[in-house]
Amino acid sequence: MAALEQINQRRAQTLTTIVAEAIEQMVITGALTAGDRINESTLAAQLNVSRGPVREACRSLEKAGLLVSRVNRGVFVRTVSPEEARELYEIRAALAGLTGQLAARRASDEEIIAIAGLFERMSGVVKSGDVDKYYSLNVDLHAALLNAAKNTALSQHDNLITTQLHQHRRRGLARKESMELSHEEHREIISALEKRDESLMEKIMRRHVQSGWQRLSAAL
Amino acid sequence: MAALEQINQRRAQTLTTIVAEAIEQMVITGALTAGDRINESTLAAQLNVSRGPVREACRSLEKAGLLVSRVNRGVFVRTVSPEEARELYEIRAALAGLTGQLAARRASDEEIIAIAGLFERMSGVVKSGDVDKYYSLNVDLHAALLNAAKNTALSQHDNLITTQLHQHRRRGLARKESMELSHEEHREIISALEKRDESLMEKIMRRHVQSGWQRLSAAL
DNA sequence: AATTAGAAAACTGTTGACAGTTTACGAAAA
DNA sequence: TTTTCGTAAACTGTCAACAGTTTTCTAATT
Repeated sequence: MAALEQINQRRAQTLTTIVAEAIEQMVITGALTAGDRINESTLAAQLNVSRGPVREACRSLEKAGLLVSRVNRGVFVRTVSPEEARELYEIRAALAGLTGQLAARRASDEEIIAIAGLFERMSGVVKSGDVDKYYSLNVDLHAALLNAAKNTALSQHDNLITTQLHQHRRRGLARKESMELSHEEHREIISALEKRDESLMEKIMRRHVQSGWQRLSAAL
Repeated sequence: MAALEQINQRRAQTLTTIVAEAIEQMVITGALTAGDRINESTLAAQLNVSRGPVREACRSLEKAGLLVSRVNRGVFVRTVSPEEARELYEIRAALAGLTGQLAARRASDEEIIAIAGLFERMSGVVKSGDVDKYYSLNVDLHAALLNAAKNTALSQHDNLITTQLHQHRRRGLARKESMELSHEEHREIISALEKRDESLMEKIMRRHVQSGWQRLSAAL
């Protein structure tokens, strides 16, 4: 476990943040799945720390929406119901709209070129049908758009929601045709971005997330 | 301090949550202001608890964006710069737009009537010029709209951002003319809500927050 | 065989103490 | 008087132990 090594060579970080990152990784990679309980003592022993930092990390991840705690019963990996996922997607769509609007307004020319380049790379990946690679580049593309939007708080909130939705994310692109549909939507996004059409960007980005939800919820 | 009494008669809550609420109240009421450091030992002694729960509460409020912690230096009440406030208002505007859209779609007829009634009460308060009362009803109105939108996660996120903006909130309505402007915008909102015009609601709600920011940032 | 009751084990909530770092203070030097 | 340096105090980060609750297991009862 990589976390174990960090513990001895720290100075700027604190055990709490290291433990929090370790738990978050376990949740995202699936080592811990929805409903699982986190045993404080066991986890503390695994990470070679005491329960204090583990508890602090859990409080942090609880607020982040990754864990839920029941008094005297422990903390559990949060289960996001389809209903909650829909709610989160509604928010994500609104935030994506804002991201698009702001990106169209504030992206530097260089950023737009870089984003367009990213899109071109994805075109190749779509042809090859490499879904995993596409997924990874898709993450990069959205991160690039968020950076171009120049709103740190927006990035943070988007990241928060995305993390909460981790259980439901990848499946949406699992089928090849979904990937192709997604890619066509990206084409429109790039086009609107190059035109710096704020209201179009907003509309398209929002619709992009909504159709992502369609693709996903169909598979629920 | 009310927190002290709760501590002995608890069972469903945990010390951590009680302490967190106590700190949050101190921040909101201004007992703690931006930049202040939280002394763990002192606060723990005041609340008659040990440092453990205090630290856990701080981790929680840190993730909530109310506190920031610097390693080996303690946790401080977060300072929200004008720049950050603008970012947060951009997000809040987008979320308000979503709130309006969803409220127009999902509010029950009874909810719409109740919200319209709230607006009527506010009309009276505006005439009387009671800014504090208006502020309080304004909070109620926004809460009612959020409830009508039927999206729990949205309510939570809006609440998160609103709390982060607490330092900058009240001032926006401080002047009487601001209150009157705000009230006229509310009139449009109610009208759009009664027509269940989703896209109009979205636009107006967004603009409402934006002009709230205008009123506020003018005073910065 | 199924159910219930009771005791033991496991675990969470909380506390107090220790270690290392930062801050505050005061004396010595410029 | 101001600055620098070193020491003491204060405080954060971490840990280990205790108390009370929940869960599990066993055994008795139906």
